[in-house]
Amino acid sequence: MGQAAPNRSERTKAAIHAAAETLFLEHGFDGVSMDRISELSGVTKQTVYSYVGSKNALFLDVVDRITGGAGDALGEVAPQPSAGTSPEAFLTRFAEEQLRIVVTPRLMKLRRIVIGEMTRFPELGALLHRRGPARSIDRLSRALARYADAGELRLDNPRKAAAFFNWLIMGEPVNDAMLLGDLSIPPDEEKTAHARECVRIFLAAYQPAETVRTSGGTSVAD
Amino acid sequence: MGQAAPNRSERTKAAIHAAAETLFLEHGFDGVSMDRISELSGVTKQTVYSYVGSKNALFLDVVDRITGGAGDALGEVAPQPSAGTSPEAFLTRFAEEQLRIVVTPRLMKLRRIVIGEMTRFPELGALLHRRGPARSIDRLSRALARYADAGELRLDNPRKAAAFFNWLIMGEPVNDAMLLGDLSIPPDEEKTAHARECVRIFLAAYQPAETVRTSGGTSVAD
DNA sequence: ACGAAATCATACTGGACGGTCTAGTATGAC
DNA sequence: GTCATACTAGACCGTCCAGTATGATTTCGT
Repeated sequence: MGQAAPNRSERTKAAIHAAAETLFLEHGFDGVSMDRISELSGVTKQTVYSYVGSKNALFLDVVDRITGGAGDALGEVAPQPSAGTSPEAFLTRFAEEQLRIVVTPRLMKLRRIVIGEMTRFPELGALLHRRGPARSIDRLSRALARYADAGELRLDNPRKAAAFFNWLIMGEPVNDAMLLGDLSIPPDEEKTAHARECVRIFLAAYQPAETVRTSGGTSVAD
Repeated sequence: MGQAAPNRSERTKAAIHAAAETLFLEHGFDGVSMDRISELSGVTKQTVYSYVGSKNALFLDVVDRITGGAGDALGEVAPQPSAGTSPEAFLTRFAEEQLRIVVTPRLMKLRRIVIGEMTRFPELGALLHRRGPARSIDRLSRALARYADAGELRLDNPRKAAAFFNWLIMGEPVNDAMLLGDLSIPPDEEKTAHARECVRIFLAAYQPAETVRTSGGTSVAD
């Protein structure tokens, strides 16, 4: 935890990286010149080049760090479906955390840029996929399998069910954010309501017959 | 229908536009120079400029035409939920057409580029959204409302239900295509199977209690 | 066949950008 | 004090690109 006093090199490197992240996220790869990065980081272009080999390498590094960080954040709060947790509670928590951590301006900007640079850096798309949706669906899939084994859910293909649930949750907010901009990102209450409705749908399709539909039934007013 | 013999101007214009479309879709906005467009269209740069005001305008025009065309294609085959069509049949048809028409290399490339250029051309994102998902969800929403009135579906918010169904269908294939490239686009059989499974889930959540789950129940082998 | 419109061929302008180079300055350790 | 490391300041090179200019040439309707 306690940061050992960062020496000059580390501070400089951090400044360069912070500037690069800010600018790349805001203006994309082509929209940023190395001169602007050097300017914003308060360091000469020469110094920038002494730390990063090239603009490409710097960009790759920025994307790598952000995706890594976000993946870890999701992993840390990953809810475990302990014996006492009902599928409904688990799925709701999962959905809420997914929305809260992933559907943010920062990650939506990153996603836009990675998608836009698919021709130049195809591996970045794969990276973001692996550390993003694939990782989440994987975790969810394992949880669903356990519930299925315990007879609390009825499904024959956990991976597929997990993918359905994931996109039921993320489909609309993520794709709206992609095309309409960060302002379309829903506020927290809406995210919560959305999560709950998704759980209702999913359980209706995958809950054993005896365990009836969740209470309320008709919810979501407007 | 019958094309009147296109005169020279029209042929040139079409050639320019075709070249621009090909190149923009393949390499993005920054990845294409006006020289390459002139070269591929077999026409001088000067002639190109006599038809299009600027690179920006040409790009906007290309995106406009493609989104317009795709929207129309979807409109033409729009299945009408006539009195005799069951919700299941209607939804299945809707899902299959949506997947067949939208999840194609051409439109996925376009989507990638539009998303990548969101900072430069924000209005294009809105355009693609309006002529894409918004239009589909709108149509679907009206159909769902009719089924609800007829008592064949149980839902209080057709728009929301339509959005859920739409992203249940499109979420995974579209977002995989965005990050993994066109090779991740599933072949037709898989699209069909996916569509059927989505309908099953949706109906489980929105069909009135007496109308039981669709036959089969456990499907989707692998 | 003729004349206007369309197109060609090619060179050019002005500017941005990635990346390198040079010459010199600040800082801290031994 | 000297030596290494980190950095500054800014010129500079080669390339690429949007867009313009000009004058010759072709096409095509009449």
